[in-house]
Amino acid sequence: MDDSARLMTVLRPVRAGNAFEETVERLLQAIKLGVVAPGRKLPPERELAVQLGISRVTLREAIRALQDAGYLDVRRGRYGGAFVTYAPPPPESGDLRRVVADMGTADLTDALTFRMAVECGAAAVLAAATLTDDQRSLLRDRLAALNKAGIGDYRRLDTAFHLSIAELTGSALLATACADARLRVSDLLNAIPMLQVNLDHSARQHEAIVAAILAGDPEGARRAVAEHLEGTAALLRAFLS
Amino acid sequence: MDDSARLMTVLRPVRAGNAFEETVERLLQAIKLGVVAPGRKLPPERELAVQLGISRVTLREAIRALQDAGYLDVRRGRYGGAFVTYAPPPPESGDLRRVVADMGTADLTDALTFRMAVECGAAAVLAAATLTDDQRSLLRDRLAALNKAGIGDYRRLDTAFHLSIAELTGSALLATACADARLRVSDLLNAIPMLQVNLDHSARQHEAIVAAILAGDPEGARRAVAEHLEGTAALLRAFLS
DNA sequence: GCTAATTGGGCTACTGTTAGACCATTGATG
DNA sequence: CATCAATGGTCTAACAGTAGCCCAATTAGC
Repeated sequence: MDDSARLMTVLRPVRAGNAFEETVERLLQAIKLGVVAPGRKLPPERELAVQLGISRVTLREAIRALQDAGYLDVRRGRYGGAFVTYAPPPPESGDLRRVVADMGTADLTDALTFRMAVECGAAAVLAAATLTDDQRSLLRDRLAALNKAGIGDYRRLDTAFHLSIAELTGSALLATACADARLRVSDLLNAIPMLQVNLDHSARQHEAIVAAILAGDPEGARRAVAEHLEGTAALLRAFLS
Repeated sequence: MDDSARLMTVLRPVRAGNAFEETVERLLQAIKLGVVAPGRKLPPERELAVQLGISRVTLREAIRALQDAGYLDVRRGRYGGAFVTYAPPPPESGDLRRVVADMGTADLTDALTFRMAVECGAAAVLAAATLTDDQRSLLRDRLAALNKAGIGDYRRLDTAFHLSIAELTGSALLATACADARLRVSDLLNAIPMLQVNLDHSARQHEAIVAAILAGDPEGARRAVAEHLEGTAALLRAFLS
């Protein structure tokens, strides 16, 4: 952790891969986080290429790859587009141990630590801010939607709830960081069976998080998020043996 | 803050600019954060190009641009290299109001919010972790070095202290996020005059942060960091009128 | 001084990426 | 059932970035 460590932090690779690879990752993020829900379609290629700051050719290569991998169904003609066919794999079917092993110990602890820090920070910041009535309702609405979620929608709405906290701070950088953190653990979360006991427990923790934020209690919000995430982290860390 | 906002977060540009521009930014980060101190040199081009994952040609263009801009002095031959000539502008000389205006209101609040969240999160995570003796000493050493700093070294050692907290968590992602957050406000910090009163105040806050972390008190660590950063944030926000 | 190692400087052929134009398909609507 | 707007599919010329090689300059140490 001396100066050479800091050099490695700052002088890390400028680009994670070529434009094609990075585009695939980005689209996969939109799909896996449920930002574009199953059955919905991506924006038209021309628009999307502009948004992503890449050429249409490169975007199409990425879409083609995701189509071949079974995430998208591309249809031509008016009212056509790239439709999301991906639905999160049925929980419990994926072997959690395998997913953890695929990821690597170092990457996993890194991702869990990162997520803990940014989500705790976001909740504390939001709790310290003065919220409008609209912001308060949105938070409550997201929580209510999550509590009413069926098993097929749970992960997507859980993601939406967590990301809402960061988004409500108004910081695009923070929202991006939380979305990135969530993505890094999404495969793991999908591999965890959803038992009713755990869902109830999570629901109570979600309530506590919202209550602390609405009460303007940064310490309480941080603690509630930390406890919520620690449950998942402890479960996953158990597979690192 | 509806779903379309989330779409914009996830489907943001894949690349911030071309390889040349991103490389210039990265090198500037290493220089402005003092990761490579004034008078020291960057790694040899061949090494650096590999670390940054770019070709030597592109790297050389970036170095050339920084040389023309007066940040680097490039010397050939054995024991040559790209030497950092940049020293932070004398505080008070830069017009804080101008720097704030250059940045834009939205970007400034975004950066301040982001920094608040990630640094609070990092401190809380570190306080919740079990630290080795080496980690504890490193933190104390960084604090001591900062307290002994002369006026020319203060900013650099202050950066080193703050980044150490994130680095000690062991999360490369978190360290990167904090370095990024710090960079986004570094021009602003450099434009703030360093009054002895403020330095003393900061010193006490730094002590409080370290004390809370070493005591294993996440709530206290978060609160101490929040109070520390709020001072700067409030000062800067005053220029947003 | 010479030498040799290290470092920046520069060239060329190759690949990745882009911009922009044009073609092909689809399906709601008159 | 013909139209046409919206959308994916394809091509080409130009540009950006890379890999690998060799040249030029500098200086510690013999």
